[in-house]
Amino acid sequence: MNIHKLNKIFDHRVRLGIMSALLVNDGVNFKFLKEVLDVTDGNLASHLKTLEENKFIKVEKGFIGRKTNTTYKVTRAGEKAFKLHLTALEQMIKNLQ
Amino acid sequence: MNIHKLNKIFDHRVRLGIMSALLVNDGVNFKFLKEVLDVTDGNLASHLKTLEENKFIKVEKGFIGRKTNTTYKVTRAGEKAFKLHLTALEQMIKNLQ
DNA sequence: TTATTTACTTTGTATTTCAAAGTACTTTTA
DNA sequence: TAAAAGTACTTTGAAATACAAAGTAAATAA
Repeated sequence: MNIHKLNKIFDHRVRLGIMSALLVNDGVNFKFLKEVLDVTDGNLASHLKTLEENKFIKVEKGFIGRKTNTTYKVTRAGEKAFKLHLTALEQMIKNLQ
Repeated sequence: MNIHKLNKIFDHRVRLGIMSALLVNDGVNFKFLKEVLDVTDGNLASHLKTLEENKFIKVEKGFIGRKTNTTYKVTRAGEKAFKLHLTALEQMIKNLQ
């Protein structure tokens, strides 16, 4: 069974959502993620941290005018790992039909 | 985003694996699950318990000859919930391609 | 009869998840 | 311009979950 191809980090639906959002949007901010995923600040922050610690996303801190601006982007490794995960999921689903 | 259609219970890959195995096999035992999922006894037991508490699987205890035999089966509710989950996953994946 | 194996269950710790409160600004209002 | 409110996170600690090791009870083998 290809459960072993699934990545533990992407088990959680919030992290799945973050990765999806980053793959299609290429540079996303905290507020956007918070709204789209409908999670609390602390919860979102901790999932982002997990993804960052695993080098699946990178955090870019800068300014827009004089306001701090943080954007989250997917890394190469993150994209690769996530796509492998999705492929494994797809296979699992396919085998059920 | 359809993360909200994902079921928290099916987040974990071991439970995803259990449900998949039950959907295609219709009546499965502890040993089989343990081997196919490659988990420890205690770990498997606790995931089975979670699924049972949520009424997604049912446990049938009986005998084969004089040996106890336990089989795990998916319930109607479990099948329904799992299929909804898979549909949501499929949608997510589709939207990324 | 004793030892071993099988099929789980129990137990306790480690890890993860989560929301509330905190911080360090910036912006608005009086 | 001083105080109040808002924004964008971070920190903290408790609650929930995951996990492996040890335990148990029955069957089978030696």
